[in-house]
Amino acid sequence: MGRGKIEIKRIENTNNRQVTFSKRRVGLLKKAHELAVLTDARIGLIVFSASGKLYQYQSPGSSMEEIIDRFLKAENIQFENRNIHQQLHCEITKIRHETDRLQLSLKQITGEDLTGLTVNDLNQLEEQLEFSVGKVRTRKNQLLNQQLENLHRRVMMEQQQEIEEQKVREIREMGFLEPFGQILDDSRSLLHLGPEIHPFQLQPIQPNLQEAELHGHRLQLW
Amino acid sequence: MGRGKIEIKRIENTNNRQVTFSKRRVGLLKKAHELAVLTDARIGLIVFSASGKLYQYQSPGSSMEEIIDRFLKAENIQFENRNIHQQLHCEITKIRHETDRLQLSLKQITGEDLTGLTVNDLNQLEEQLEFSVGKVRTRKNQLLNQQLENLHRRVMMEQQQEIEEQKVREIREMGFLEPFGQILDDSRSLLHLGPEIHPFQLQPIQPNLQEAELHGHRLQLW
DNA sequence: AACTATTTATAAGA
DNA sequence: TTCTTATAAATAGTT
Repeated sequence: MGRGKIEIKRIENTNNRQVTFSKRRVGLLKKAHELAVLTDARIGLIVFSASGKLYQYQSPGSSMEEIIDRFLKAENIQFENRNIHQQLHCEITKIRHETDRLQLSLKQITGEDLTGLTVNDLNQLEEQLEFSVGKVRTRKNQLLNQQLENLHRRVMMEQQQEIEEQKVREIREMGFLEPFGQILDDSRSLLHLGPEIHPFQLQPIQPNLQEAELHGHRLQLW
Repeated sequence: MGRGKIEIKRIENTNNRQVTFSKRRVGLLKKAHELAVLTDARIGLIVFSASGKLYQYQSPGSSMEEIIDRFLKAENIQFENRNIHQQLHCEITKIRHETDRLQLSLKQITGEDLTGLTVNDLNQLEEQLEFSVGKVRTRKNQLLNQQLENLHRRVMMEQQQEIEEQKVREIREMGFLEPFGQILDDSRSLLHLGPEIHPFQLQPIQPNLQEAELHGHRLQLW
């Protein structure tokens, strides 16, 4: 519809393309409006020019968000999003409860908060604590024994090393001139644990353990 | 453009309106497509008929979701939603870490998992446990004393009651005929705690405390 | 759903 | 960008 017929394919001439965009864009928005008014249709029209500029039309009495929402609902996409939101909220509630539970348990086992416990509960808790102390002592002894063993092994190895170095010296004195053997790495402390023990790293103390509130429900620990 | 000019306002005749919707809807989608192809525009067009049926067009190589997303971004709306999502994720991560931390602390304090603790740590833990036992014992004694006190008070009150009932009987015998006084509520056990102690309710044991995995980081408790 | 008189949109030019 | 205008396209009313 113009002085000549044109093929519907990308207009290569940049200027023509921009002019056509401007003209037809107006036409398209007008047509959208006419359709909306004449037939009570709900229309949302989004146009991005090649250069990224945004133009839009929405039928009277609608907002673009409303139309998009309705579209997404109709396409069953929004549901997914809503579900994800709900799932996240549910997850948070669950973990928060778990955290609260753990916090109360900790406060009970450290004796920081013993309200709500009966004499019977307290007896059980006492037993649990004595059991724990036992385990801790056992572990401590185990570690100390290991360290002692390591120390022994270390001393033995050093004596062995001595012997070997002595041999090397003897061999060198017998006529070999190249230096031999390596300087022992003694940067490791004698008290270091054996390789089967993971190195211990002190973590910063967490102040929020004390700050955290209790949410009124308590749980059994032992 | 037709046999006669029409005013752009709602077509009252239902049939005409529906026919016009069908015709113009096709025209609108065609125009949208032509604009998209001719000028490289990104177009999303959503049309709901008055009866609720959905029609849509999106420029070639685009999805409606993509166009909507771009639109929302341009309008700064999507950001809010994204932020909410991110916040929720962040929140979950935070609480999950807290939970993991608490779980490890509990495993350490119960002696269930003492790996990674040095002899020094174990000594501190032992001290903490002994301190806790002390607190538990103190609390237990406190409760037992209270119960004893309650028992005493109860017995005293009953004696008092006896005395008063005796007085009433004496007064009745002096000529008053109406029944007086109330039957004592003895449904409460003598060993019940005083009102300042909250009644203890046993919670179901939480099996997931044992199931829960450790995520490899540990924190100081005491 | 097809036809067609008429209106409307717009391509090219200024 | 805007106006002009010849011509293509859309469509209202009709069949």
